[in-house]
Amino acid sequence: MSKKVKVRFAPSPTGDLHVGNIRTALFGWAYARHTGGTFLFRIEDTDTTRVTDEYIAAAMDTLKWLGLNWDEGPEVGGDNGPYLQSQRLDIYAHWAAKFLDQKDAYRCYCTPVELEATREKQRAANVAPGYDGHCRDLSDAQIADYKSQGRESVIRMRMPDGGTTFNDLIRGDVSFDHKFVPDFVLARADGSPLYTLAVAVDDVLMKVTHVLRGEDLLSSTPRQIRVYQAMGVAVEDYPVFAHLPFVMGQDNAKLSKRNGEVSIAWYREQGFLPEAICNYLALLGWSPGDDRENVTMKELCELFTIEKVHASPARFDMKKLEAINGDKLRALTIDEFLKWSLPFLKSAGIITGTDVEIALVKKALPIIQERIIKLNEIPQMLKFLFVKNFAVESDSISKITDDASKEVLKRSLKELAPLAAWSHDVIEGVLRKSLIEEMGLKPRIAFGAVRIATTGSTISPPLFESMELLGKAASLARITSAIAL
RNA sequence: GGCCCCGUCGUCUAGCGGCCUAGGACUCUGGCUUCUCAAGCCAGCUACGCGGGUUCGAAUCCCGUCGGGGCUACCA
Repeated sequence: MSKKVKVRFAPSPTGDLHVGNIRTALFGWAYARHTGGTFLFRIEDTDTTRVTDEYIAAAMDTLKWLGLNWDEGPEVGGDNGPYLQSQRLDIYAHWAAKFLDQKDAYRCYCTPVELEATREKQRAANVAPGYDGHCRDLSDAQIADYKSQGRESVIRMRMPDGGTTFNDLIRGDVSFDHKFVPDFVLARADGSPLYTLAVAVDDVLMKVTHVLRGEDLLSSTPRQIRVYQAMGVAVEDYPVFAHLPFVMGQDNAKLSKRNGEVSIAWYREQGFLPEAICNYLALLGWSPGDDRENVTMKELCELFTIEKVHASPARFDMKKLEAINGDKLRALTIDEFLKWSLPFLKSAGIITGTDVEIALVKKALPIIQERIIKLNEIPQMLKFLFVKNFAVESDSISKITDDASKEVLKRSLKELAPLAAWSHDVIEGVLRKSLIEEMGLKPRIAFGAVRIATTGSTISPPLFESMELLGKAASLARITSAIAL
């Protein structure tokens, strides 16, 4: 029996979580759920200059909103905390010191200027740039000399000769010759750890079994494995790696703020459902292996395996996300749809949230459910029902001021005024008989005029249902004032 | 430059030696339906980067080539 799976998601929140981050989190979460394992969430904030508390809070909020709950990490706790690397500094210092003792690491007194000069020389000579091992085997006298010069020292890991081969779950065996993996820095002069030290130490200490991360970290893997070795971890206890391909932007450049929206917070504001985002992202670089594309979170957990993850990058396609969002929206029950809609109507200032308003919204939602692809379209669609100072859209006014339109509106008013029952089928029956049959008009012409007069726009939910919801008094009042335009 | 990764319709993908004259989805185009807009239905366009092998047979295996990407920090 293999050991229980523990997958970690360990972002470095230097900004809002973006599409790529979330795809990684989603895959890790799904894999943990699929295997009945643990999903661990850790914050990599060793670069204190770029990670802020706000970003950390936002990251947790985003994860929760998407339904990617973690079993171990900030807020929920666990046996291997703390889960913020900034709170684990003594742990990293301990290991760095140990590596120094073991001679796996050494102090490097080179200055940034010297290092850059070396790199410059290497570039000029067309050889692989990287640390040249200058301080690898300093004598006591040399060290004393550097110290007397007041030089500070970083801690560098010694990369032994040979190479590293590891099995990536997505890419198969990947090998690196250590000739191209220079000695790397574990800790800065002030003792603070770098990513490579912290990530490896934490993954081991937190008993992580699977590391799913972006392929930009692929070539840093030999360095992490080197840390495992120095820690004395048995090979069979190394975490297994799976490097996910990138999510690219529409123009095949790496996804960035410049070309397409990357922040998940933006999608939330636009009115994408978390389930749609997850469904779409799941299809980017993974497929269930058959033709199904509509998967629920539950199905994703059941179906997700790393073997089905692609090695090649995928382009982000907003149109497809929108299509999926529309499908998910249409699959909602009215009560669910209502719950998602209300915040958008309120923040747009269309309603304040009274019971009367909510009841009307609930009645109106069925007629717009199949007409929208994002929740942020709802305010515009239902505005006509709630607006206090109703006015026909300026673009549409000219379409109902001609004589023919006036005739349509006058006739409509005359036919509708006496109506005792105000329901969409009664309204439709009366208008069809008078405008279409008796006046001989084309439906789109006749109903178009009434539509503009009552909803204020050439585009609206179905006309007769809209008029029913609007009510008789308001409908007739709007037609009356339209005739006067 | 070096090292590493990747390469099926415009996009996401199915495909793991014969079921492929390459399937599905999104997009796009045309049509049907129709009170607008949608939704729905039908039809259509478009792909195995290229060149060599291996094999009776290759999108599937091998080599090369070209193209794309990542890394090459006291960032992650």
